[in-house]
Amino acid sequence: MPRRRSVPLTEAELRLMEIVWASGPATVGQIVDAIPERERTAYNTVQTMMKILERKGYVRHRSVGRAFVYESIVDRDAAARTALSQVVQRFFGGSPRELALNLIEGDHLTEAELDELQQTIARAKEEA
Amino acid sequence: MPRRRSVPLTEAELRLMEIVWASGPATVGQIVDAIPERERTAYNTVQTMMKILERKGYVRHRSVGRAFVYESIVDRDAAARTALSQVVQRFFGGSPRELALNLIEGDHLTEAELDELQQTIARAKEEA
DNA sequence: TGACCTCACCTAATTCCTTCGGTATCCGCC
DNA sequence: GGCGGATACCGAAGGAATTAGGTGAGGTCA
Repeated sequence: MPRRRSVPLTEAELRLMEIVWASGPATVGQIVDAIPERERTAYNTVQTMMKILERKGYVRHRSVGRAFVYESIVDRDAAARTALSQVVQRFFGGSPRELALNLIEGDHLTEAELDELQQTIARAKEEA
Repeated sequence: MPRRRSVPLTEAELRLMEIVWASGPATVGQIVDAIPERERTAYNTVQTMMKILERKGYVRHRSVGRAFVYESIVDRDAAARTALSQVVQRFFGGSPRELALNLIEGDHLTEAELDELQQTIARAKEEA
């Protein structure tokens, strides 16, 4: 039996999305140019990936002259939310609270950051 | 060129790990029995997956009689941390603080949960 | 002893991911 | 008009993920 198509972004897909998010609508050529030289892959590779990203619903394209201009239709925040809720679902029983507690108790944050969080929480409560 | 072997747990792999985490050391037969009936796969499928999990370093096995008893060598918390830090790395610039802020400001939490977090933070600060 | 069960091993089928090469087309320029 | 560069399209190679069938060894028990 086949495996399901992965909705979340894979590593290589994310690298390209970061470029599109940062630079706005871009042709394949422009995207290739924007890839740091050490990790640059062939034009055709990027072309294929962009086609996959389109199939997955992350970008769309329109023709401008002879080239395709690819444009993000899922913004970075939304992708981050999706990835995060995956982890919450998978490891924290679907409860963002569990994750937040883990984050705070897990020694991931400095005292200054904890202060900042307290202020943020206070603000969030006012808005509620 | 090939893709790298994925260190993180895939969906199907996680389902099996959850069983091993919950039940402790178990044979393939015991693991199969522990899978809820709706999502149960063939014995051989589970066997293959356990072999992969072993190759990935999540479990090890020892022979007991004729059977292999598989045992987790990465506990659930560690796997959660790995998955979470992946997301932090990928989407929150490597900063757990960014994630925490997003979580609080993103309307994911109820007022009661915010209260609870504040108390937890206060406690965390005392311990620091 | 022979039917049957459990188990490990090997192999395969299907799909996806990542990477490109080959090819045809279109454009501008000599 | 022919050449070179940029582009899109087609297809494929090689590995990973997921599912499972076939086979044979070992044990149980009537």
